[in-house]
Amino acid sequence: MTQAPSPRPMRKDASINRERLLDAARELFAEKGLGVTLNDIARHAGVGVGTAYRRFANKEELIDTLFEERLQAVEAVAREALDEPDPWTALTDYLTRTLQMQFGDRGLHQILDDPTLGDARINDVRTRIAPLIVELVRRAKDAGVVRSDFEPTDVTFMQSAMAPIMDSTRDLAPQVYERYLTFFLDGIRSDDRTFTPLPAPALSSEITHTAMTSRRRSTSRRRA
Amino acid sequence: MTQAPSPRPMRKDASINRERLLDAARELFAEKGLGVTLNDIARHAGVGVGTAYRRFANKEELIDTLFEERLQAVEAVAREALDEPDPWTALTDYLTRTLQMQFGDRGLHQILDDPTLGDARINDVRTRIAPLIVELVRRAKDAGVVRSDFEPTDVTFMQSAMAPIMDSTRDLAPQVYERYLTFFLDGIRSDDRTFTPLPAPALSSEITHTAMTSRRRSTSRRRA
DNA sequence: CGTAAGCGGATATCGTCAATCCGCTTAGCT
DNA sequence: AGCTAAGCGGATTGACGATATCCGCTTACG
Repeated sequence: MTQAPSPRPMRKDASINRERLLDAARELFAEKGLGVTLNDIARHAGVGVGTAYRRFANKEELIDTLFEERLQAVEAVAREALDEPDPWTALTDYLTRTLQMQFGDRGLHQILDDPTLGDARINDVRTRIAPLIVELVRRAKDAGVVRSDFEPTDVTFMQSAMAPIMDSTRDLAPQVYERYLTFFLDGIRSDDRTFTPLPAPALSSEITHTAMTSRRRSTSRRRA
Repeated sequence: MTQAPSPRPMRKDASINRERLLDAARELFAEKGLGVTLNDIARHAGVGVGTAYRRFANKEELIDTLFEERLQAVEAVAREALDEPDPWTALTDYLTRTLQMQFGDRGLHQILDDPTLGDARINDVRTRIAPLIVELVRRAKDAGVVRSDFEPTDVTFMQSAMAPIMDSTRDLAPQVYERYLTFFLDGIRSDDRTFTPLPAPALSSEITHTAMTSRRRSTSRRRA
């Protein structure tokens, strides 16, 4: 779905380089976010900038190509969650799994969090995901496992709330964000009142300080 | 504490302009965050850039001057909270009030959130605040009103989690972040299992979309 | 082996921000 | 009233970082 039906198929070295660029982009977007430059990507791929610009008009094109597939994966997770019979597990699985994906891929997080990013195709997938979340929440509420004043849009804000935690602790204590997700989920569920065991210990104040200090900058620009 | 004991006291117009600059800076830092330029501030104050640079060597100097007082206010809130006899109220008052301050002042939020910012004086205040939080949490745990696996550093991350919510909803639905604070607090408290009534309704999906789309950019730079 | 396709990367272009400089104005003293 | 040091505005300079192009050299492949 990526190759055009042109007569000449593209020289072998050219398509190798194209793959290299895509790999490098995947890696860098995941690690540093969408802010990385095409130059960075080219260098990382071991090719010249010129090559990068010959294959992709600009960074956006690369992003759109790459993240359509990632977003579809998120959609798939939502659909799988809807197959889960237990409504609480369904909702938390969705949250846990998508946050995990976002944790491993800063670019994905940015794309999910900022509807401004991405082309029509990307928006398409986003549009398909929204109603799935609505359904997940509806089921959980109908089953009475979630407080009745919880709403689908709360899922969105929840996810964006985890972002700064992920960013500041990614290198030092990877799973800490799950700790806060747990607090949140315990504040949402209505089935019983035992606390969920926390999946990660709290950070010491020293580590917390380091985390805040060395927080990676988001790297993305745009608008005034 | 701001006037030097120099012989010549400073011309009247000069000190008027200085005040104007400070006012403008307070306003812009609060509204747009620490990323605003001295040029912006000068224009907002209705004076030339030259004047700004004559009064303050650079933006940092202005920030340090302005935020020492703001941070002291945060410290005061923590001390007041410690006077509160009920440990749960003490802890939540602190969180609620400081988040409210941060909500009204993006610059304050940035300073609190990023220990890299600010000079020695600022760090001084920060250092004085930390043990107060430790004490607030200790009391709450001793009283058994908070789950026993909650730790002081959790307060820090909590605050930074609220940031993206504040930023994206500030203009559209000012108090929504309190909704998420409530979810979180309900996930933390161990006294009973009634849910706290949510202080703000959920956002509709349309408004949520708008919020995410028009999220103000953080405006601050620094490092690679 | 000829040549169109591809390549690298130096470089032009643009935008943003910090900071300076200098000709003009004015407060405040005598 | 007149003088002058202090202050003023804001155009301008310089540093930087990112995007995107251009062109002389290399290489795949018919």
